[in-house]
Amino acid sequence: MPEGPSIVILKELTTPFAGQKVIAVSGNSTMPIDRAKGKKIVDFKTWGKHFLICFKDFTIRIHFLLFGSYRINEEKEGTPRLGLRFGNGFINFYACSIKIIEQALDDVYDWSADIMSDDWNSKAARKKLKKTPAMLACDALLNQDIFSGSGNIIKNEVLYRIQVHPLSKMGKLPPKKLTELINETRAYSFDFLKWKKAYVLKKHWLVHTKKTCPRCKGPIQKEYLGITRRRSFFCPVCQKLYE
DNA sequence: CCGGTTGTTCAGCG
DNA sequence: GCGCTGAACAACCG
Repeated sequence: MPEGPSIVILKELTTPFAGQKVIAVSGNSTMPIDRAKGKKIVDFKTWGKHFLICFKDFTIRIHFLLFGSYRINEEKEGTPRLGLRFGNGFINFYACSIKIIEQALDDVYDWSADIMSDDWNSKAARKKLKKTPAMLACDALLNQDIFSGSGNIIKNEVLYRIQVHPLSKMGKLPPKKLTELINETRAYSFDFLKWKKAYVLKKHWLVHTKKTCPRCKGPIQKEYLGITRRRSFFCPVCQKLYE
């Protein structure tokens, strides 16, 4: 569920509710979600893995973390963290993190960091990466301030596509490779979106959870790398280490 | 049934 | 105050 492209799909599915008034609020969230009752949804937005339900004076921020889920016009076993009912349907969010944002969203979010956004700015990403030369590739691709919306699958697939070892340092990547890293992250994210919509995402994985390198036919290595200690799948032969 | 995970935050340490 | 580590949370799949 949680990577950026999946949140874009959610936003598309909620369009019938944009502009609708919230008739009823339910859920076991400890946040003051009742504030939404009787209010009109001005817009739905996304920033990376954040799903934003915008009202005139505040925003409900949903983050699905690892296990979150949602259902639209469909019941599911268990109590939702948040449920919103409209004149034309309802939506339930389960096992997610909910926060209320009081500030203007432009003051909270750097839209240019969102890999799925029209405002995505590759030059801004490059600038951030240049500032952190010691950062490892596997950490950079999970850094939400630089690649908001990128997750573990995107990380592994992008590094394989550009043939860069996850332990490579940002400061050691040749300029062309740095460009590839940035551009492929965005490009793969849109492939992810397309494949996820068609229910064929897994079929297109080249290294994530794989045992054999599709290129050299050698074994794929699985290690927990970087600050994040997340699963990295990579080919030690095809993916070059820049250090 | 157990082990593992498309994620993040926070407490506790040196 | 920092960087680092591990725990906690949670639901579902194989």
